[in-house]
Amino acid sequence: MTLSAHAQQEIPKAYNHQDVEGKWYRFWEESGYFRPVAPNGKEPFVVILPPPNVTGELHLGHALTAAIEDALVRWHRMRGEPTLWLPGEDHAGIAAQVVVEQQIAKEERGLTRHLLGRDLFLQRMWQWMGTYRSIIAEQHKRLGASLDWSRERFTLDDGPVRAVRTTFVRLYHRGLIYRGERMINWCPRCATVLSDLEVDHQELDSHLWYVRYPLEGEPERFVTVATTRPETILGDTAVAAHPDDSRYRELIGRRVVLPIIGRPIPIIGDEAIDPVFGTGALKVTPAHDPVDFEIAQRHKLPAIDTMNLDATMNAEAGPYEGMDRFACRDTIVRDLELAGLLDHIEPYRHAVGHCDRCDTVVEPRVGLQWWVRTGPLAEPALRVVRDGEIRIVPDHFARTYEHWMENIRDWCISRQLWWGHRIPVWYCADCGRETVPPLDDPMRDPERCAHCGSEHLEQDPDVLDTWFSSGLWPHSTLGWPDDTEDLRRFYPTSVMETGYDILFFWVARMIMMGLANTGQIPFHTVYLHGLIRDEKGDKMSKSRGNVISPDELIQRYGADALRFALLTGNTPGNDLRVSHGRVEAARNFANKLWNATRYVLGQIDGRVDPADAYIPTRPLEDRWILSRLDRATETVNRMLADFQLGEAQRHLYDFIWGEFCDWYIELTKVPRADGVPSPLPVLVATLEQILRLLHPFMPFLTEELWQALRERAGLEGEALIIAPYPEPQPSRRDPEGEAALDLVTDLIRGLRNIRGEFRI
RNA sequence: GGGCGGUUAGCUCAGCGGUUAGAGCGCUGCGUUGACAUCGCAGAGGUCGCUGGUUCAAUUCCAGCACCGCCCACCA
Repeated sequence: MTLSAHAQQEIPKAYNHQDVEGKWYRFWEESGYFRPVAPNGKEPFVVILPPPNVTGELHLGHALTAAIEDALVRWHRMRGEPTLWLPGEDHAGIAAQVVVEQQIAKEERGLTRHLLGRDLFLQRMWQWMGTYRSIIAEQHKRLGASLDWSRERFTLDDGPVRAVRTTFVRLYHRGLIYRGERMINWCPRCATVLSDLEVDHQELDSHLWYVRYPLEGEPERFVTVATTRPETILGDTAVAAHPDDSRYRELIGRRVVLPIIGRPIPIIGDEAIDPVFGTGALKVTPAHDPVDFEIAQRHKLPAIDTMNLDATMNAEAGPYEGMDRFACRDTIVRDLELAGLLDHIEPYRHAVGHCDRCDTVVEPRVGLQWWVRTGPLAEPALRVVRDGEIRIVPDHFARTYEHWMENIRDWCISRQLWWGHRIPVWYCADCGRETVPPLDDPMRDPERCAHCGSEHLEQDPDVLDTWFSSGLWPHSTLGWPDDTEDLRRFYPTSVMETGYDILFFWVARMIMMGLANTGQIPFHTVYLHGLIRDEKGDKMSKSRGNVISPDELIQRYGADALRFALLTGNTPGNDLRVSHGRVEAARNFANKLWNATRYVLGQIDGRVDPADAYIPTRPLEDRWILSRLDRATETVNRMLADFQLGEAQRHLYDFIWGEFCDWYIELTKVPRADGVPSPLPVLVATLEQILRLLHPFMPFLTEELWQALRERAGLEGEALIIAPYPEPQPSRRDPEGEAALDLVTDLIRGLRNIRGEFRI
């Protein structure tokens, strides 16, 4: 008989649970709701689910997160610890806004958010968000995630909004948030600034153009510069060389004439110039290059912005006004050549920044934006990891973390978007200065300018980087800035489990912000899992068309099979290839256990007391399986304590299939002599314990089988989800028995071998 | 330019200072009497990337090298 559709696919019925205070709780179906068990003296085990973006449905990465976290949570819950696994969703600023912008453009050709207006557009965003929020919750329930849905949070809920406002106001008044004009990463397509982390550097084959700048007053003499961006010539305000460079020393202080537009610009000396690169002379474009911007600051050079926000050339570009930056590049190169000012061209490969959201080439430009001063926040965040107060699994990521934290740069947090936390800053129409709400009441919108008293205030139109609110997640979800019972009881949390790809984006920020706001670490352990790939090792993506959805796999093989497959052979920090074959193997294992249970159920004829398994007169095979069971119990607990979920699973798999099914069940079929006790209590005791051991990994199947076994054999307990997790008991260990039976199995295998060879 | 990871059976991956190095899939042969063909039994298949070093003992620890991959990075 094969596994029923029921066990494979359906969500089991709800179960009731009475806690030690006598309160009843329901969980699974209907609400998917499970509250922490009442206090029993044990430390709470707390996991905050990384909130999925409300941009779409869950993918296999989310399923992996759920499988790992649910296994940990169930294990701790069964050990009698009060557990909290808190769900939530992220508004996902730019990612979500882009999706909805595309949506409205599709519905009505050419409709943009600007045509719709801020309020109407945000209404659409909330609509979208509501839809996906419930889809995401539904998918988690289908995966068997035992989350506490009564505590579900969304990053734009009132609580998190208050946490964000409070954090911004406090950091502002501490001088750790400031507005400044600096070099920024601008995405011309998304029309917003990006943080350094959101820029993806890609190596591209390009050219190095060598351009001659005639000396002022000596049109026959040139300074030749090498550039990868000829279109920025229009914004040059100097040419620089190393002050010790003998080729240029005598020219410093003189001027060259900018080709095409004929503007004279100075030749300056600056230590930052590498004499061996190119010609040793650098064109300085302060408005469109980070290095040039710094040089310009040192030499008080003007910055000329030659581009519009959509990366077309502006009026400063003279004849090129209105041209796209890349079209302008081609045109300028041709014009330089015609003017005889193009010395030569070399092929050149270099890294160019791209928007990690839309892959557009990022334009470095000067902009007035809001920043977090990260230095003072990074120092304690570095210390807690170095001191081991926060453990990172696998530990080699601690070094990656430290390296990043040591070289951290200020974090640009303003975004020119509408979907997100609005920046709580008001500008005065009269004096032009900024007003931020007071420390003692961060939620109050200021009515008058803090500097001149004017009532003509306008709030900053921008919103905050999504990761700003994500960085507060472990404490904002528990009620901070209020001093709540949840915060006291569940913070710091136990484990933050997420993908290594967001170590800097998210984990690092949570540690900095958690320490800054609460003075405490946000979690004790960081568990980083790898990325999901397809069977060829490629990243799954819609454009590649190689995406396998969790729903599809659940439908076909069952949620337990998917969960088991995701943890099999997976170790922290390593990527995982997922294929149908992998899930099929897990499904076969589920089926094996289903059938073994069916056999045991068939042997039961009335009440069975599992305690009878441990009477002293047991024959060898009984003592063997009980000893092996205890060994497996010890191993699985040890592996789980060390976050080796895949290994724990593998030991269970080997024990269940290779020892319980292949050997023990078969041995019990051999008729026993008179006076030898029946194997039935051993079968029941072993199976019952197997189900408990496996429950964190395969919750649906084990619960269903356990309920059937309980009913048939008249066992104690109400539901497996709250049954005690097995602990090893040295008294059950029987090394001599194990060794003796190993001899027997070797003998049998030898006989079968001989029989096979002689075809008996 | 820095940093990190990988290299183990045909494929995908576990593992490990100490008996004959494992799993899944694939492969070969046999098998339909009531747990299970989504299965059973038997089996083939690996000089654990290369070169040194530490050790009684190295696939495992250390160093160097070679490929492969990833992350970080303001040489135009």
